[in-house]
Amino acid sequence: MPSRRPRDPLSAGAVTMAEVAREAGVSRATVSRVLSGSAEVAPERRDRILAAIDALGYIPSAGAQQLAGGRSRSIGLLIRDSRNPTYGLLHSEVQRRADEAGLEVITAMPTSYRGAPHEMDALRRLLALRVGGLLVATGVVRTADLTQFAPVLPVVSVGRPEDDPAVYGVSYDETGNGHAIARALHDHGHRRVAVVCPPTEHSLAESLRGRTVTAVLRELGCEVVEVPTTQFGTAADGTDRVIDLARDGVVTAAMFSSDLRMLDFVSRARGVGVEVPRDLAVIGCDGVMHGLEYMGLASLRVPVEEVARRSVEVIAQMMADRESVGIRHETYTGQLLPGASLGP
Amino acid sequence: MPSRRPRDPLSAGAVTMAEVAREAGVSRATVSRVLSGSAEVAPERRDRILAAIDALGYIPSAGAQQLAGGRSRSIGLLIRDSRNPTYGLLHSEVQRRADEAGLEVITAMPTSYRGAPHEMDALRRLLALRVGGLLVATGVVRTADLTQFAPVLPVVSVGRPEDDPAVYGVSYDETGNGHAIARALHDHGHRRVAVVCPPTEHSLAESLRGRTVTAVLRELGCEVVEVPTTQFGTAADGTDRVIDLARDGVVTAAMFSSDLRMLDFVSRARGVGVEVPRDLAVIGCDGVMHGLEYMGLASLRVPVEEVARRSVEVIAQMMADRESVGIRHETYTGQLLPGASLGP
DNA sequence: CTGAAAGCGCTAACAT
DNA sequence: ATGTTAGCGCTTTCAG
Repeated sequence: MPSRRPRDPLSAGAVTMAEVAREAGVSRATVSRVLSGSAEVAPERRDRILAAIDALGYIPSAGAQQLAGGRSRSIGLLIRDSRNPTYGLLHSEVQRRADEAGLEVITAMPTSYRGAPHEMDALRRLLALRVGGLLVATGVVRTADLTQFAPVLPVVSVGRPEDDPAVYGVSYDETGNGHAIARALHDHGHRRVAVVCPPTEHSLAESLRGRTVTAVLRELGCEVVEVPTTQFGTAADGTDRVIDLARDGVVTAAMFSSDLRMLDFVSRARGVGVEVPRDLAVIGCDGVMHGLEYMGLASLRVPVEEVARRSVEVIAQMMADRESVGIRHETYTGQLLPGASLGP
Repeated sequence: MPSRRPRDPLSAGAVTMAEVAREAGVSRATVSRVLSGSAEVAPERRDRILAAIDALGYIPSAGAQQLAGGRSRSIGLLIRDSRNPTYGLLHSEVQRRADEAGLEVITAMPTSYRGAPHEMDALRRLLALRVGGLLVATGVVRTADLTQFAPVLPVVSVGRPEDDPAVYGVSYDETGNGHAIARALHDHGHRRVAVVCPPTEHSLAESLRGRTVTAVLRELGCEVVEVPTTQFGTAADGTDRVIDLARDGVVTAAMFSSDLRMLDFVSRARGVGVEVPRDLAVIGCDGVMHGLEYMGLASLRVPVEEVARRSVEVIAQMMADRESVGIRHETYTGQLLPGASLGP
């Protein structure tokens, strides 16, 4: 017979239900009942138990609860790096809505851009915690990698283009948004435009935006120069290219697939004497960053709050009754934020 | 004898180690050994087990592991609402450093400002998960409420003023930062300054910053008008007050305890014809928000990256060997970001 | 209304 | 090197 394993030094001090039960002079089952409210307990014992819990500072082990009980009230949120204010806001809003719905959120955040495998690791951690639902709000991991989990637990793709019939999607209307941006450029008289956006692998959403704007502008009879971009601050980010295009008069405006890119551009352009909108008109996308209006930078505000609200609503309903929810792909349209940067 | 409880519908489909063992034709212990690498396993069986894991899509239950094994490789991060870019960056940096150190991060985020009790709830969730260490990066929960956990697990107070002898602190040098801000104002010739900051209950750090700046300015012989602030966008946020002070020529400059407040002010001031720095010089604090330089707004960049790096380093060391780390309160000084908003 | 006891999925001795 | 087994802390029947 194995000897009693000594308490692990790290988890030592964690009060158990048994200790609470002893302190209150009842059985563990009764303590459990009080905590879960799953059955009536004599008021007098109830109070004694509650007092013991308080005195001992007892906090039930989520692991043991999950193991014994099964179902989980928590949703896993896989979200990108909150260095980007749009993700910061989304995170915050999801959290708020989940709180309101009485759901716990467990967040996993893959670091910056380290690729899809890294995101899958983060996802696995969430699944290891046996969350009851999954909100995926990163731009990189492919939906194909998610479908395998869809039969096991509710999955909602948040704020990213989604078309897989097995995964519910709540996202931005990139098409509508692209139209709005293209029209704004056209309305301001621009006929030759640079469109700066990253490749698909880097960000599904941004890439789709860029392609939509390009397509619509061309439909409207504009010339479009597509400028691929990768990392910020490197020679490959397209900034120099756009500056050249502006100087040479090849384009009169540039569209950036995110406000961060736009801001990065205007700062560096100013550094070399290229002023917005004097030498080049610009418009970005996201509309979340603070100070856009103050800077006079035009953008398109994506409906983060609405997407967050609806995502939590959907996952909550799925968790309550899986069958009651048919898979859909909802999109929400943003609103143009005009600005002096579009030109006269 | 209780009947076998049917599999819970929600956790159904979660493959167990027993199934993997059966599939591979070995015992559960062997599977466990392969996963943890705690002992040598014959290569041939190893491969069979790995194949089974892959085929079945097995993901170990973190709850069961924690329950059986005891110690945890995960740290709990209690962090404020990432709507504020400074917290967003901090979150992101902590995550990155933890990744590097091979630690998992479990994040709990109390919604916006809902007070200390709400933060304690979030904290309790982290403790329920039996995290091996705690990083507290919120501005509201009092340290007194943390000390009770300090004996049980390593706790580090991050980016918030700390003076409790039982809790390790890694934070910003609010005193040094306050001095730098005050000197910058003084150097630019300002002798009458408004200092806008919230009360202690709202944010320990901001309030301390404001008080330091006030004190130093007075030492330097300046007149200071303290303007208390509460929520953004309400009449009580101090904006109107500062506008009046500027119009009446009572002050020539204003210091804001955070860049968000500063930006909010300059936007609204411009709306009523008060321009920065023409009518009033301003300086903020945090220096993280994008576009500050472009807007010409002066600030003080707090060393978020350094604080994040060091916090993770400390908690990692504490988790490895509790005794090896003596409680200290470290502070890191920021760097002044000059800007046209300080005036000529 | 309450207690006893059987597991949940896993790890870590212990015995081969 | 591998199997056997005793719990980890909790929930949930099943009997009182």
